[in-house]
Amino acid sequence: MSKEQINLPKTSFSMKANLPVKEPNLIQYWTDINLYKQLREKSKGQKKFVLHDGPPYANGNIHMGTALNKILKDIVTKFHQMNGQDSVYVPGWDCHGLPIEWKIEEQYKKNKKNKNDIPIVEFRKECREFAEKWIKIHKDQFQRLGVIGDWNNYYSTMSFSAEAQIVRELGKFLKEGSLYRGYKPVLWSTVEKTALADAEVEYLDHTSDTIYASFPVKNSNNKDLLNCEVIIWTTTPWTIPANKALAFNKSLKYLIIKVESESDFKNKKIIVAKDLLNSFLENCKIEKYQKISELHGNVFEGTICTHPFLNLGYNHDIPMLDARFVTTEQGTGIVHCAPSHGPDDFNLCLNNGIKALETVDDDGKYTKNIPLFEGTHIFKANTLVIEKLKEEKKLVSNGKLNHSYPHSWRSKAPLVHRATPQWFISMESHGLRDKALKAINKTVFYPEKGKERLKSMIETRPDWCVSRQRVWGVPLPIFLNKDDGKVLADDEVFENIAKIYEKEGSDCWFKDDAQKFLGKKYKAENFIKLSDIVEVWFDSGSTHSFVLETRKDLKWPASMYLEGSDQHRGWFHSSLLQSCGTRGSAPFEAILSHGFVVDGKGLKMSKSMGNVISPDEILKKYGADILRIWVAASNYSEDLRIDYTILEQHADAYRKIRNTFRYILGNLNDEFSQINFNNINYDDLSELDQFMLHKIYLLNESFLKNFKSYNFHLLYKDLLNFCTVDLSSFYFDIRKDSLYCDDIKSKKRENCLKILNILLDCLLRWFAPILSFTTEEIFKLIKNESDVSIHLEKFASIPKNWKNENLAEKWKEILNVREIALSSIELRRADKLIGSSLEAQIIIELNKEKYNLLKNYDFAEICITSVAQLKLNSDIKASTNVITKKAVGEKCPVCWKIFQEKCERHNYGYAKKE
RNA sequence: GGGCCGGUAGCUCAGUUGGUUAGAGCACACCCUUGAUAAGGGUGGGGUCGAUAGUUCGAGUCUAUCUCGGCCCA
Repeated sequence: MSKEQINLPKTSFSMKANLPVKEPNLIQYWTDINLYKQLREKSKGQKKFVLHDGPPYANGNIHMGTALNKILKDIVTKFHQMNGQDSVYVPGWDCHGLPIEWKIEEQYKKNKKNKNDIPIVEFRKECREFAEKWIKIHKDQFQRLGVIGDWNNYYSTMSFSAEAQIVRELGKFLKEGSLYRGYKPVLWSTVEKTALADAEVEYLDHTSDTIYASFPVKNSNNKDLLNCEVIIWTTTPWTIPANKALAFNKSLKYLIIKVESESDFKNKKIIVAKDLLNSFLENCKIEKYQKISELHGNVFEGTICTHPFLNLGYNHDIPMLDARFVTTEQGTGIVHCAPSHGPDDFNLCLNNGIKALETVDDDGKYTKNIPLFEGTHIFKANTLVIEKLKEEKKLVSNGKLNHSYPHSWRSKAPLVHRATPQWFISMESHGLRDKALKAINKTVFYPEKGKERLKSMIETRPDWCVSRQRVWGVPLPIFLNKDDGKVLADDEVFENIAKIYEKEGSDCWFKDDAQKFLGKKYKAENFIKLSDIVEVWFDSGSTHSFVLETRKDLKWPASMYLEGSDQHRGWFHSSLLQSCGTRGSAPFEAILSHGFVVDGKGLKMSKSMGNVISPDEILKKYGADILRIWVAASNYSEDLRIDYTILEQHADAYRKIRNTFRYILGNLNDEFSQINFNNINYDDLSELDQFMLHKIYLLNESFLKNFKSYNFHLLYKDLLNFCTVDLSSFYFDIRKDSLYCDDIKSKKRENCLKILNILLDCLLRWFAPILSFTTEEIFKLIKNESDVSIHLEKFASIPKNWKNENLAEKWKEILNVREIALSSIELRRADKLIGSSLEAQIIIELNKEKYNLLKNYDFAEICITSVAQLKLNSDIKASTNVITKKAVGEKCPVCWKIFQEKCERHNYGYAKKE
């Protein structure tokens, strides 16, 4: 008997995937056929699903987080496309901003150039070119992942049309009046006379003057506090003149003590936190004191103090405010607040209606807002302040402290927090917060917990500061009237600026005459043109306006925004505010957020830990489809772990799936025939085949459910389990006998091929959004001439009559018997009585109920043995009992079964292909 | 330090409103097969559900504290 005489599987679909080599060819194929365009044409007129791309920053190679995000977006897009929608994905990039400015500055440093010697326009040109370079690189890297999108018509925040639209959007806030000028502390270098961003700050050791100073209580709801003095501690005595409030923590305990040691404070009652009393006494060398009483922090509510310089013209009230940032780490448990000189102070005061003033000028000198000290440089003010405090008998003690302190990374000069004029969008003046919160309620969140996260941020966030004192960005289109300092808010001007930007970009703001932007209506000499730029979150928060609204192939609002969970504070947030401010509602219908990529142990990836894996490594070693499986199989609502053990596991799963396809293709000899699911002669099929249709029906149901709720990891698991459990170890294993050995014209075999065709059809479509490359590889192998790409296909619709619960009930019993039989066979195998299961004959004893149910089934086929007998045995304890014996007789050279008589199946002669 | 989220077999994940001995697939071990063959099949071992305390007749599930990790903020 030679192998040529039976129907062994034959296929050109290789077992080895070799994805790193094959995938680039498929990408070329998609480019050649212009798959994106074909997708649009094919789904023309269908309901649109628009996944609006959150623009990555055009800087640096992509990492696992970016890869995860893009693959997830692609999977979502493809699912909706195959579900019959026109699912459009337009990639975009975020281009303006500080990181690119630094890169260019770094290059200058290397070449010993000075940024200040370069014209702004020249500098911006280099920034633009830098961003362009990275967009090109990113484009290739994203496409390598198998992401299908409109790569030829991507959007960018630095395109002229985007810059123009950003001006129009800002104009709306200006005109409405919610964009206002305020002051805000920023880290400031008095040496370079410039604001510094956090990343430009270096923490170095620094020796500061420290003081314990006192603020007498003026009014309080609690009588005990009257005649007391509240003690504060600070490392920046020069900020005392700018003091506007005191902060306490209502969950702390405080003490009133009477000082008895010889000093300015002898016999005075002072207040400090209980936990800090000892360090306070020690630092202030107070040896004798008397404890008067202990109080809870909440008694300070409503208390007003006076400024230590009350007698020197500082006669404003100093309210005491509750703040969580007050701790008992050091100091006195009460913190002095100068809203112009610290972000905590600023926010606390802002929330209590105390505005920050400009107290220090660009050079570091006190302004006219600071009586007595005007014109003094703050770095020389400490001694003066200490002196005055002493004179006023408000200084308990002073000293020095060596600690880590922010410095400029360039000049190494110590920095200060300084209130500078900035532009804010008010959360309250025009109900922005309220609109945003309402919009959140109308948004669907995947996972649901994202809703609370975004909500709580919107609820508590301060006004949005949209100005930056930088160069690489869209200029704030603001003119101030020289006479009254009022903002020029005129649509005509905004539109004029926008039109100019559309033509030549925003560079001209920095080099051209103001008159060009003002047009004929106003005279440039009457206005001051600002040189601030718009913060980049406003840029990206406006993408909905210059992408979704402008492009005819898209829609507003987007069907979905899909980003990492950090974007609750980022893009989700800024887009929501921008859109609610300008349009009154969110630019998205749904938000899907995913966790972060961490290593195999759940720790974050870092160079120093050496646990970083790059997408590039994975693509070279495994291929994009393995990476895509990792994305699909992971639960993105939490952090996603990855390491080579995990990838290896997914690669194993991939091989299983690939071999499932290979088995089908082999038995079909690569000849797929499309079967009309509705025209199947159902009753003509064997029960086993019908059972498989039922399984397909169920799988399709759970598939759709999981896809619609974006539970890809459950969906993928179902698909994988179907391949292993239902197909490989069950249906395929059983039907091998018929496929290999039956006459090619036998009905059983023909029906089985029908099932295999159906399976191939379904599996290809089900897997296509995830295994985009492999399914295309297979599709190209079996497709008709008129077919182009698996990604142009839709999901198969499964006929309802394939569902057959009665049959499934029966087969549940059959599978149960099969399981018991296989265990029984295993015992004889362990005894070395048999090897292959075809060497076994089994006797299945059943109770009456089961016997009647199962008596007509061929368990030899189901259990893959040579012989199976069913016996009624009402005496047995369990309902089922199986006895395995060695089959007796001759091994049929064709089907390898062992029979006493000649194998009758092959009386017609051996199966042969005609 | 604060807010939010999470910790179930080696891995990826299930585990409904608290209810029998906590499940699946993979991996692992052993066996079979050599007609899916760098494949395929079978059997089996493996979990104090992050820790502790509590509520309850009963807790992976509820509460508190702690711990580890992640994101955001300071």
